Amino acid sequence: METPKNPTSIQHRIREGLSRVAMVMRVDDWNRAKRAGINPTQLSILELLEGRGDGLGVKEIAFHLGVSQPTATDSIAALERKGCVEKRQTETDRRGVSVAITTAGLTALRAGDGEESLANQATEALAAHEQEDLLVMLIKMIRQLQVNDAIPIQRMCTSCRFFAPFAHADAAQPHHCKFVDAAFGQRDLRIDCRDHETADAAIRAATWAVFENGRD
Amino acid sequence: METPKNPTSIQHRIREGLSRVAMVMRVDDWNRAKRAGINPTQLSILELLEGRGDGLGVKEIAFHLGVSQPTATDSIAALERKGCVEKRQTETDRRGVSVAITTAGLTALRAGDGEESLANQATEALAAHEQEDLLVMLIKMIRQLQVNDAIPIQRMCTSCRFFAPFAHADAAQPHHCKFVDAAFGQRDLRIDCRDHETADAAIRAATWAVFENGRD
DNA sequence: GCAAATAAATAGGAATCCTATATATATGCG
DNA sequence: CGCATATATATAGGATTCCTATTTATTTGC
Repeated sequence: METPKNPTSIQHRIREGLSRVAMVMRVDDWNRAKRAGINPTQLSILELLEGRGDGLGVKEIAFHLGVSQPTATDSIAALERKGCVEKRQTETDRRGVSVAITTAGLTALRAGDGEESLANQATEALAAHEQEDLLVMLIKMIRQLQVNDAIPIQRMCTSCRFFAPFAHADAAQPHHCKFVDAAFGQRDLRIDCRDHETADAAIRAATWAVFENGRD
Repeated sequence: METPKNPTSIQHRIREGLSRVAMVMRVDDWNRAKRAGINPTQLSILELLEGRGDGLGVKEIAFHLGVSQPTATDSIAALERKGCVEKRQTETDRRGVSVAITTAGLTALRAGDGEESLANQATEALAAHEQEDLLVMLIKMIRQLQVNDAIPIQRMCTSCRFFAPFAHADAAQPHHCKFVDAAFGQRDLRIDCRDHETADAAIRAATWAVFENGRD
């Protein structure tokens, strides 16, 4: 039941809360970017490209960032001027380019981190089990957005062909990663694993069904 | 235990997840703003001013938005040109101004909503009890940021003088709002209540202690 | 009464970000 | 084959955001 005045849905209030957290993350991004000598948007691109040696197309980058394609072109050009990325012509399609991070780009990215971020301060207000729950909820939310085609497939365990959810009886480390051939726990689930390899749609659906139902 | 390769902290991965969600919220904001005939930053300002009849100063607005004061001046001027806000001179301090939303501003704000947002789609991937947990976690995170002076006090129940946490035995509606004199549940906690009145620091601390420990 | 602090505006400039359009290449189909 | 359509990216043009540094007006403190 709602209090009589000012009624809102819980979805609305969650959105308000997320938006406050997003705001401090933007401040974090400015600080990190400043240390790296670039801008927040450019930093996002470098983060996206890190660990993707083969590079990404301009359109893909735009979709990942949630901006228009010309905006992505802009920022890629700015990064190129600074020597942080390089564009290669695609072999198969001569219209396309493949944007990849350079050594200089990786150095800039490294220069960015360090210093306690505000987002970390916020997360530290949560108990360990809450952090774990939050991570799992975020994975569920992100997966929903993927299913709805609102965002591209991320490099999360749940869409990876190496992921075997709840493969072990051990409650602390129920999952198995076939890439490293090791058991791991809920709190170790990856959002952006560079060893990720997207599984086929059918496999993804099956994996998700097991993951979602959990261990019971 | 981490998988051997690519080790990261759970804080880091939560940040990655939040940043993905923040990205789709930015897309939502563009869509809403476009419907309202303004820009995302301007929309944030209107949302901030809604329900604050007395208005806010330029510096306060900048702090709430996490931008510099001249940037806030810029966007306020843009809103003023469109007739969405008006500046009044402060009575007590003739240096200061008080920015308040106008009827036209409220109309624009209303024009913005409608349409299912991507953020809502994401939230709907969660079960009702998960949504409630998420809301409470966000409150804890935001409160931590306030305590650290990273963001201003929000209009959350937990800092409100009308809020009496866990005042009732009823597990479904343990809290009490002295403003409307009614019981309400965890899932009804407000992030941005327009009836909020900030309690004294000592009261806030006591209220928080009760809220945080929960019903046990 | 005057120095220091504060609120907001201004100056100057880079970068983001949009829509609309142009260019080059690929693909599909009769 | 040849042409229409689709796709990948770049360009054009323009509004706005966003920064740092500085200026202006006012208040506060000693």
